[in-house]
Amino acid sequence: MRRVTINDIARECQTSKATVSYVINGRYNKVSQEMVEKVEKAVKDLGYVPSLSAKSLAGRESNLIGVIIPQMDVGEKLVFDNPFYSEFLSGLEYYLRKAGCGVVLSVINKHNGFEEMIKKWNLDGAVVFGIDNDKMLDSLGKYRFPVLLIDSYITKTGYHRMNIRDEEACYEATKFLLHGEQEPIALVTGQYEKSGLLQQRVNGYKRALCEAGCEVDLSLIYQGDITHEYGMEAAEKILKRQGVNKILATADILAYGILNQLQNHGRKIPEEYEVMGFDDTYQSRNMYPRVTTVGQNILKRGEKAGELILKIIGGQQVEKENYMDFQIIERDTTR
Amino acid sequence: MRRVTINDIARECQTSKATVSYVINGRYNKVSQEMVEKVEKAVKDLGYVPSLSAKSLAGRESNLIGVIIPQMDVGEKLVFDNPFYSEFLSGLEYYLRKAGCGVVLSVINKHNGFEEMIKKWNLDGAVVFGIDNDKMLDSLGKYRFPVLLIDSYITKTGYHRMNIRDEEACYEATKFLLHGEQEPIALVTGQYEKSGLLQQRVNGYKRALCEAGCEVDLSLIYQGDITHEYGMEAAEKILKRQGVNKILATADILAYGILNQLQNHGRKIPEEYEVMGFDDTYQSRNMYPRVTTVGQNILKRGEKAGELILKIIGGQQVEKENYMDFQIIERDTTR
DNA sequence: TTGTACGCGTTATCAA
DNA sequence: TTGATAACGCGTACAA
Repeated sequence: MRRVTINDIARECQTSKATVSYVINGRYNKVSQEMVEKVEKAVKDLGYVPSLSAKSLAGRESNLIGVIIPQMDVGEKLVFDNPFYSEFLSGLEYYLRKAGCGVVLSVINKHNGFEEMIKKWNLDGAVVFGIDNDKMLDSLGKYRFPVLLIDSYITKTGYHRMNIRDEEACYEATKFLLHGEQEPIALVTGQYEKSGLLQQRVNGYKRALCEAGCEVDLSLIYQGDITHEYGMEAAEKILKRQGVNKILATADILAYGILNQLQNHGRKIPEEYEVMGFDDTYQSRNMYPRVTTVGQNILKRGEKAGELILKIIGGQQVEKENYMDFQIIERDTTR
Repeated sequence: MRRVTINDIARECQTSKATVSYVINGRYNKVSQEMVEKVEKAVKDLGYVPSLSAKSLAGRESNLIGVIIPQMDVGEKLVFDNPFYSEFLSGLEYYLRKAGCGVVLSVINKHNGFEEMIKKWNLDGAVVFGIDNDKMLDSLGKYRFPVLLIDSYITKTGYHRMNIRDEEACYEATKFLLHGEQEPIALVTGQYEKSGLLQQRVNGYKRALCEAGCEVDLSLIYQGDITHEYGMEAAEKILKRQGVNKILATADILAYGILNQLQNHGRKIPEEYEVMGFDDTYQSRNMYPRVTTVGQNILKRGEKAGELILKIIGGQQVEKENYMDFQIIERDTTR
């Protein structure tokens, strides 16, 4: 069965491609009412759907937004294993779908992969996750390519960004966990030298401790992969330390591992150990006990990202820095 | 900064578009060695990346595979909230990316959405989830469009499918949970009249019970949404029944809800209640206790689906029915 | 190896 | 105001 093209519609209606194009794109002022109806009927009858390829080639825009996830580190396979991405994408995809845009997902692990992506798909813009070195971005500068940076602490100015106030969020979380007391809090986190985001969170943790008059014991900061396994590993170590009964993790997935290990050892949550996570991933609501965490409303952030990138592409005035709300979500792993 | 096109390369190398095209597509036998090098250098220097739109328009293929998830029922927003899809997509995307194909994701909620999708993107083929009525597929028949059906129990023949043996898997699961005893097992599941897959699983459950000489008590089958919430709700009801201490869920997410509720009521797992899930979603390994479940190696299934759809598109001989392995994964929620 | 028609829409220009 | 003509965008593939 052959493809139905704009020419078929034009022939059917005994008119020209141009007219059909006008109707399809809602330029009704260029076409008479009866022609509009005629064309629309034909489109429906023949089941005509414009080809995005042709559209993208002809027009200036592709209606395609790239979502770019750089992953030099981890295995390249596990895009969706990180529930943060999954949820964020749900929101983003949903918003963009409503706006008639497609999403092209790409996990990048080489420096020029970014540029390649843009050219290959004629992307109109891109939402880029967690970039902290600006090598990748340099090439984009030349193109004035519309980009929205998510959770990026890049120093270079000029880029649109969407973040939460990580320092403040972790400060609040630490304070919450302190309950006004002066007990030590272990921090379990990823390698933070490499990550601006984690640095911010660690800073917030330290600030809260200082303010409460606690000493900052660096040996209480456990760094490793941001995985369930490392959470378990860190918990194992923390279990050996006397008097450390509060644990803050900079990612929910770490908190799950910690909780798992603690419970393996028969520890009562939250009576013996208090644990707090970060992000409020879907799973935090499904665990037992339900995890107290810092919520950043991931789904909504995804939608907001869609809104922002579309505005940026459209040349509308958009703040360079966009901070989203966070909130402490108290559940069952803290007192 | 203007786009670098094939013409730019041709000009740079003082040759024709055709030659450049040959080099890019590896038809080295059509071009002299030195020209190959010259072109490849120019491609690199100018940063040329072929436009997929043009390629798709010119050639017969788009190198795009559609992933189609029909969702008449649930909210349209939550594509990735179902971890089954997330993991499956991880595997699929990974495989197709290696093969140089893009994935276009689409959540369909109207009958013709499918066809529209194919035309819009010039899809080469599609992987389609859980279709049980064939209305949607009818339109495809005409096109001889390459399709791979996942977890579909459609009666109509002629389509390629990839399933697990759901009846058998649930039979085995039930038998496992029985431990050779004759105790009743509650089954928590989605609405199974609508779903061929769930019907199979329910049948397996019944068969195992019969074989073990247990009576099949229909009031022990709890049907609702496939959500964490419904899992909790069902558990609440089961808690009120004396002598029912084994629960099988036809989806992991249901099992999580059940476990959560059971633990809320202070029940010991697996001493007082045994619970078993289905699918072995990522989360099952992260829970406490870790969930005993029927593993179907979702990631691998995703990769296999990529392999299959590519073969189907390529016109290679592929079995119409492809059954994947499952295995009982014994963890901590059963004795 | 190269020239060139072709695929499918968009849009500027021109005509009625 | 309404509609037609034609150039254009970028690769592919076949004829020369």
